[in-house]
Amino acid sequence: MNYVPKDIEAKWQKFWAENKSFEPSEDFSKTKKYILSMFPFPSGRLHMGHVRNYTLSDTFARYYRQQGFNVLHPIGFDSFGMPAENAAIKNGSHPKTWTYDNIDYMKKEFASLGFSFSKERELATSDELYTKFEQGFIIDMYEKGLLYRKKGMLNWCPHDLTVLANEQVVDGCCWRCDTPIVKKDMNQYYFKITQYGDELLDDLKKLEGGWPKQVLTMQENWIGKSNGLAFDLFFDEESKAKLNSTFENFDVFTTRPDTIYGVSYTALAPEHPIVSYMIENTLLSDDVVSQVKEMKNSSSIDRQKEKSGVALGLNVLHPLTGKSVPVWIANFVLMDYGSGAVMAVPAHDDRDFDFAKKYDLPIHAVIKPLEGELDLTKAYTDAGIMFNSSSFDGLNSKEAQSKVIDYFESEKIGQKTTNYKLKDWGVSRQRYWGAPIPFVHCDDCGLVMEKKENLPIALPHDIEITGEGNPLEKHPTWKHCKCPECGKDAIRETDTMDTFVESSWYFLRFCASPANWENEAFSAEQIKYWMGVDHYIGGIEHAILHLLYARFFTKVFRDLGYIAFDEPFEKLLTQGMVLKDGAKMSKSKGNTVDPDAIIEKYGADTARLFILFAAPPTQELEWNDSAVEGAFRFLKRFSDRSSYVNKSNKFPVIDHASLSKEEKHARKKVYEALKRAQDVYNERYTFNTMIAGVMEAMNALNEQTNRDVWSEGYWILTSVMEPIVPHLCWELSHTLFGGKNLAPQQVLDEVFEVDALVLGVSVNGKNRATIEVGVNVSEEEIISIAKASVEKWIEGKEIVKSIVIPGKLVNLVIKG
RNA sequence: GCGGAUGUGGUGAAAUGGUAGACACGCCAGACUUAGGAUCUGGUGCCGCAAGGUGUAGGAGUUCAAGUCUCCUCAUCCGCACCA
Repeated sequence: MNYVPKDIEAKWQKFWAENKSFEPSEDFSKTKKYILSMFPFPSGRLHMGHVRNYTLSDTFARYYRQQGFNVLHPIGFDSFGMPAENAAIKNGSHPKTWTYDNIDYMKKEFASLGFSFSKERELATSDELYTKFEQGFIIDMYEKGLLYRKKGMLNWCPHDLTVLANEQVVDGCCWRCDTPIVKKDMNQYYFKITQYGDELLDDLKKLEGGWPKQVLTMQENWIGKSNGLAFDLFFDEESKAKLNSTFENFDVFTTRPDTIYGVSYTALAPEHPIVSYMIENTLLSDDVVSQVKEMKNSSSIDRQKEKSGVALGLNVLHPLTGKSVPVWIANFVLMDYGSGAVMAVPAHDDRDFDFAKKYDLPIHAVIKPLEGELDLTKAYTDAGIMFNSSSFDGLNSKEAQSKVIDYFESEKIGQKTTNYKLKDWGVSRQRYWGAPIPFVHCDDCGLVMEKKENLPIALPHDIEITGEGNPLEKHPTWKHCKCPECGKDAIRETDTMDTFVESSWYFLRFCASPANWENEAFSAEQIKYWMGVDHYIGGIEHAILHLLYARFFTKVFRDLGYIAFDEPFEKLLTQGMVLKDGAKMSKSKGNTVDPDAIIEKYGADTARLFILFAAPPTQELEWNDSAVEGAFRFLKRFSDRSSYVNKSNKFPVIDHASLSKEEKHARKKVYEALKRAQDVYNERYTFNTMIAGVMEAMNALNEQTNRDVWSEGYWILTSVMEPIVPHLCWELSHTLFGGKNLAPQQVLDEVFEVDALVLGVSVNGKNRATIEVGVNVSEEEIISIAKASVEKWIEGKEIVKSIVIPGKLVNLVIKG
């Protein structure tokens, strides 16, 4: 058969489209698999990373379909977001037009790659229907107290002119445009993700085994739970007077209560309310004020370069000794962690030590190593024996931590406290191309929810996008509305939601039956059947952002009563990047390979085969043009050799005993490939080795000429390869076997029965010879044959031990 | 600094404690040509004419047997990072 991928691929793509071959069944009595790949942003064209992602999920989906499962393999587009607006600014297109044109193009690309997505469940998150349901959920969350509005210091990107979540600030810069972010005081909406901090952390345990360890660790670190002691430090009388008695004390948090007797100063963040008060009431010298301002204004990167600070001229009393402790401002104290104030123990904390050295503050050591002397030239941060610590002297510092906390609690001067690095998720954005936040500002009623029957609050089409300010804010009429409560004139919220809100629940939406698509987001019954996602496949770059938010939404939806499980994604496969010349493919580096060009030249099957063959999915994949050629040549050969196959709709019956050695070997290789495939889908996901197995089987088939063996080989191999190279395999399978072989295949044990075994013979673990022995040969005989084969190495030596590993090798242990 | 991972031919990689380098790319040699995107045959870790030696970042250990398990060192990549 002459292999012309273009013809074959067009033929089967048409067939699949016309026959709706990939729609999941609504029969919930069947066993299901939900295979999901992270949906794309419609940037315009697919890149190789997409091709890898969707080839992986498609391979899973096709495999499980072949195995008789009811498979949901949906696709959508994460279609709100800044690039649409940036394109509008750049070339005057409307964000909606730009977005949906891109979606149309990318859908064609998906089809040309033969991806078996459900078409009836396709969605774009910018669809008004999606917005409608999302706004409904937002209202539910507000009613539950999980969404709130407050004024706060926010990450502001001066380039994109919008607020960013903490998760979207990378190295102090905007995750999209790399502009250094600045802090801005604004009214914003927040999701109370911190309320779920403990559960998000604890439930990571449920994901062990199913999720990559790396992702679990990253989430754990991001949540950043730490236990310790919180207590108040009280000002002395003089300091109180200085502060006009406005403040009596401030709160500090420590994870090292065992070092409490080593406190020699305390430090406040430059943004601390006490500092602000002192500046406002001119209680600080101009010099100090300018130093504080400098600390506040320097970017987070600059702030990390060198520690700096200034004394406030205030003192607090040590909670246990009553001694006077000076209060400083220090640039390394963060306002948004703990209480924005710390107790400093320079003897046992690196930062406190550096700061104390710089400003010549006292250093009181209170913990010494279990062995050896205390080195006073640096901070001793390990556990040890406490001293100079009153009644705690002599205790192991690690064990004493809870004792110190108990003491503070019994004296009612402090309490055990848990702190998190995780912050509430700021979700409002001052942009046009997002889902409007469904609230109204009323002079009389305050912040009012929109009524659910008025949803969706859709975006206006007639806007002007200039790149400055929020287009919704500037729209002449859109924001003017009536208060849903009192009916008076009111102003609609012009902020839109972070696009990560849409991707936090899209996997639930896919469970909705097309029959009720318009009426409900999803039903409990549908969710119960389809969730959780059996295989979720996507890039590691979403390890924190999307995967944490999606987990959070799942827990919230559970508490709202919509669903009844805790975690959305059972198995997560994070694919490696696609590289060219050792670097990530990117337009700026000019090292991209256009998927369309590869399909045009070799066909989709070759692209899919290469991508799965070149490396295991979790590893980086180096693009290699000649290896792509190699993949193409294999498919060509696979197609050509099908001429040795007898066309039949029945599985060939073969008398194994009558076969030649080569024929038996070929059968064995075919069934090894089948076994390996089953292993790969269930456990290992190493499609590269599975393909290698098929190639080995092909090489073995080629060593013999028995048409029945060829026929059986193709019956099995086209079935095994169908998930990877679907077009060619459907063509072969339907031409040769009437499509009957695209079904579960049985491993025939008879082909693994052999009359002779090839064993390696090693002497002291070193391989020396190979012997062939009959299956029924006794261990003693094997050893004697083995000895004869390695005469040269054992001559004159004493054999102290002989080990026979059945079917594998013989190891002779010699002495002398 | 903390955490996670990785380290095997010229290259991508394989090896579930049991014959290291499967499978493929590349390269070398040959065959066949109706000169094709060819195809087919053989070879290809390193040193050596060979016998043989040697080899999985380096070092130690466990084991009859280690790329694989344990410990240490080094290198690279990724994530977090003044988190009190």
